[in-house]
Amino acid sequence: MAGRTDTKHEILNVAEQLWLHKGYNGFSYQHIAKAIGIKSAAVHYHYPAKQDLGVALVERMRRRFARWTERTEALDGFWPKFDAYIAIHQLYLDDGEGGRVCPSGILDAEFHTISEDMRHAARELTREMHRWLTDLFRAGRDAGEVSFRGDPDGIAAVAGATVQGALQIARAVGRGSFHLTIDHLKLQLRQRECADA
Amino acid sequence: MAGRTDTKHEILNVAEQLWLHKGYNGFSYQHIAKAIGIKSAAVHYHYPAKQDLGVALVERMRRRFARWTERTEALDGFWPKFDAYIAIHQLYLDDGEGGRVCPSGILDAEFHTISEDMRHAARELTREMHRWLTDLFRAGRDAGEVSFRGDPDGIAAVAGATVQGALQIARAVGRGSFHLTIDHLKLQLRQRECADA
DNA sequence: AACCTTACTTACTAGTTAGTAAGTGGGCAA
DNA sequence: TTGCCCACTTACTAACTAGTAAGTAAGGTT
Repeated sequence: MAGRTDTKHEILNVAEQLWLHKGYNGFSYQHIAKAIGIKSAAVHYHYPAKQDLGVALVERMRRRFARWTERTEALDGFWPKFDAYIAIHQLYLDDGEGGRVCPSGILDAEFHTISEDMRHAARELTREMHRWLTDLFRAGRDAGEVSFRGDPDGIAAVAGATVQGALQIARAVGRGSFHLTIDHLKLQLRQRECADA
Repeated sequence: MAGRTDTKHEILNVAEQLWLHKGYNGFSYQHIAKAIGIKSAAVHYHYPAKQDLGVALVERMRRRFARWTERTEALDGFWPKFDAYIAIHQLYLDDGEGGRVCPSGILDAEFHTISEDMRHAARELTREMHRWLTDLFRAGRDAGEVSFRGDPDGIAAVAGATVQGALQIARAVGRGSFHLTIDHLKLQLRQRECADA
């Protein structure tokens, strides 16, 4: 029966679905195997231990984000780039029944049940996203496209946390809440000539 | 051996610790039993099924939040109340090694693995917190203590999501990130007479 | 003194978990 | 054609999961 070429890739895809849907402790090798139509030992063949799979999952997310940042360099200005950042999260929201959650959200929630390897990758992913947002806000302010108080570093932390939190809360109370949150976040960041109140 | 009076209460306390630390799928009745020094069947005596325990956990959170809102009515003005809201989350952050996460965060992340009873309670908790924040922002704006664009409803969603997200992210990258985020959130909300840029 | 309830323990089930060891069949290289 | 490696399967283990049933000891009630 040897030789489906893409089993390893397929395992990663199914595992990612299950992971973002149910959490790391919410799925097993049997779930993956059944979904693909192989035996769970075959999953162990490609990823001997579950933490190997976990690390592979997070590392793929990092590579994906890195490629995404390269592609978005083509976009011009703060707002198109910021909207693109929102859009990748919206994809999670719209997926499947009930929606998935962003990888960082799941990783942080279950942080104490994952291996040190996974934690390290999770930390790096979080830092990379934060760095990207920080650079975006700095450039946006320099170009006069966005308005905020304090450091780019700090407002990037606010924006990142808001998007992550909004995505999770939307799971409980519905996706309308995500849009309400994002709209109001953007509203606060809009350039203001002279103030309200 | 009959008759420790507070076993049920003790189970709830230990379960809450484990829950916020490891997630709902990250602990078992055996973990609870071992921590207290009883047998896992004794846990089943008080909470027949795990979802009964789960619902009890969330309902207690709701009662706790309701009592908290009553107590904070005594505080005068937007900022003391808002700071009190931050403070309850800070408590989670400072707890134990690595910190816990707020209940909403865990519930949302594992939303698809919990029973409908738990989901209902989770939804209600989320709505209650959002309602409280909405009222706070409305009153704060009417009193001229806080400045934001859009609806109180929307800015409440932003603040709630930011705090929840920041708490989780702090798990991965350290608690300094929480303070940075909260400081900058507050900075945006501060009253402004005339604008920047 | 008899009995009932409460709060457990002991002992168990059936199913699932991650993980391993040994075997199997197809395809490719020498 | 022989032999080897890859990608699996079959068959298994040990530990753990939620959950149940039956027994037991203490304390209160009648």
